[in-house]
Amino acid sequence: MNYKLWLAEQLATQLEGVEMDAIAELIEYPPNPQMGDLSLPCFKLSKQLRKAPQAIAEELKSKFQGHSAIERVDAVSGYFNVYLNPAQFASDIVTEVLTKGDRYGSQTIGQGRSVVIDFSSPNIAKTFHIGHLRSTVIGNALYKIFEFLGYKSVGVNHLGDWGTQFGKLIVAYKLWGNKDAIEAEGIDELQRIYVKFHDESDVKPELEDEARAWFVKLEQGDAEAHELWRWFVDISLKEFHKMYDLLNVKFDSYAGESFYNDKMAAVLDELKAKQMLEEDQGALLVRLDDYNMPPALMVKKDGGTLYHTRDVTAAIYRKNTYDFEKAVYVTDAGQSLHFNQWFKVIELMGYDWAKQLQHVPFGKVSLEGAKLSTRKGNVIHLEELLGKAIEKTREIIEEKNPNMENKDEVARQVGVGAIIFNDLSNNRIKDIVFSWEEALNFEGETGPYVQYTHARACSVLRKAGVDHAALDAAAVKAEHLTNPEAQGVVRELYLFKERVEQAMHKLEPSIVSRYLVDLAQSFNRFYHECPILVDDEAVRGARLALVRSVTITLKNGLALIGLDAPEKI
RNA sequence: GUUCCAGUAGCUCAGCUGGAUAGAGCAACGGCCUUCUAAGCCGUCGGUCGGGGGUUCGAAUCCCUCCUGGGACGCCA
Repeated sequence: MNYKLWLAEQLATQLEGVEMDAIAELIEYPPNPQMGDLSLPCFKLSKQLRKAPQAIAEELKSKFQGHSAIERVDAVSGYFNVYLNPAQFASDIVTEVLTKGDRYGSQTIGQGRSVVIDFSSPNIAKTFHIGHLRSTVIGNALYKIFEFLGYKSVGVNHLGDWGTQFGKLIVAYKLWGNKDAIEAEGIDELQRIYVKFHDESDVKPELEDEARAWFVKLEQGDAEAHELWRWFVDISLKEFHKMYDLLNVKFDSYAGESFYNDKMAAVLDELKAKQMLEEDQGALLVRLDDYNMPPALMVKKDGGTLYHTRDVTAAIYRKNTYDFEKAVYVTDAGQSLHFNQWFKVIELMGYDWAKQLQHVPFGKVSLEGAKLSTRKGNVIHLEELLGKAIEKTREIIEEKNPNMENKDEVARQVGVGAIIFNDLSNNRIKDIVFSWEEALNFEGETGPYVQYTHARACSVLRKAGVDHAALDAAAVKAEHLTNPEAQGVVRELYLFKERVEQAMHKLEPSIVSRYLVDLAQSFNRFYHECPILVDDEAVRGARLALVRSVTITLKNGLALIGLDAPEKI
């Protein structure tokens, strides 16, 4: 049950001329339980009703006629505070969680509509490093959150699979490449010869011309060039898939930059027809002076297209293909101007869905202050990071739980979980200074902490031999869940739905991550304070139902941010 | 130069569509495993919410201004 709406409904009958929705907007959760479970600050109503806030609160209190769901109400310095009947509150929430199970927290607000999420989008022939991780995990979390709320999510991996770098790569391969080495070493070897190309071309500038020539051949469909390109792409994808498998991330489309090669001409014609293009120093651009932005270059003076062209083309294609209600682009904040520019171009083309496009920026990752740079070797490969995290987890398991079955799988789930959670625990706009120590810390507000809490709760259920019959929600004696610790858990369980919705609106997965820590903390307090496997059957049953509700909610929440919830750790 | 973003405890951050005494985690120190997983729990210490104005019954939150740090700014993406 949605208590805010419910309470607003009750109060609307008492407040002349105030809409229920307006009241619902005002209702908040007091900062601590002594002030109640729900509260209506009466300050804003004061003007409209021409009454002092405290007088309004007092009036609401005196008019209150009693309700089984409410224990008592109070009027304190302008606030109308509501104390829910703790047993009924607990019963209501636990029943809902147990009944809905893995659908608890889900909604149908997106029913019949789709959202396109453009995320991860690594460059072919370049290592997948921790810089790419953020887009991948944020995008993946948004994908799952939208889906949980009823939308059809479409995950698009807009691969960086086209551009002049392929001309360079072909030249480098022809000069110094070795097929077997590349098959064996993959991207590392491709990158090695690519870097060598740059070093050599500093002394032999003619290499650049050769590279340009090869790229032209590639664009014109030359068989040899195309075959090599395809091979580079396949080699790269193989490695990306290894990372995606570890992270458990999936895409609905891998249509990258090359996919739009034959679709841009039509868009350029459209821009011309709409008289939006202006020639300047041989290039074609769209002026955006009126919108306080530099112009958007659409065609280079050599006739080549640019990323504006590609993004505009891709957006139109996606609108036609997926009929999205919203299309989000998860990239670093440094690209904000670029997105604002081409969003405006779409708008100027007359497409009213321009407002459905949204950039989801995130802060940059640096390494102890230094910017990540592939060429300087100043990167941390994701493979290495995940490997270390898994290895460390494995050691901890070996030490604490040596007899556990499937240690390898659990080590992966927890190790990878630590890395993902670490990336999702702060607001995405924050810059991150990577630190091994923090990334591999498993205590406090971390993924392993949440997963540990889940496993611990599962362990209790296992010991209790809980089956579904024993957790018949209707049989739960909720009067045994009225102590502060249990109520603390109930309150958190209740908040789940609201937090997920908020995470969607703000496109901010960290809201879910932080929620999970809050829920885990409240559970651990309860766990420490209240023995669960006691002799009194009613108490035991009620507490077990609460524990089960926690495992369900933790698991659902972890799934939303891309983490598994092992039952044993 | 133009423009965007950030500045909250020693460190990392919540809180920002204005609301009740500004919250966590890490670090430090002190407690708690003969009982359900100590990757845990409890406590202590720690804050001019970058500075200054303003709006308001009320400002970490909104507006202005300044300071500091970072990013972006036509032929890479």
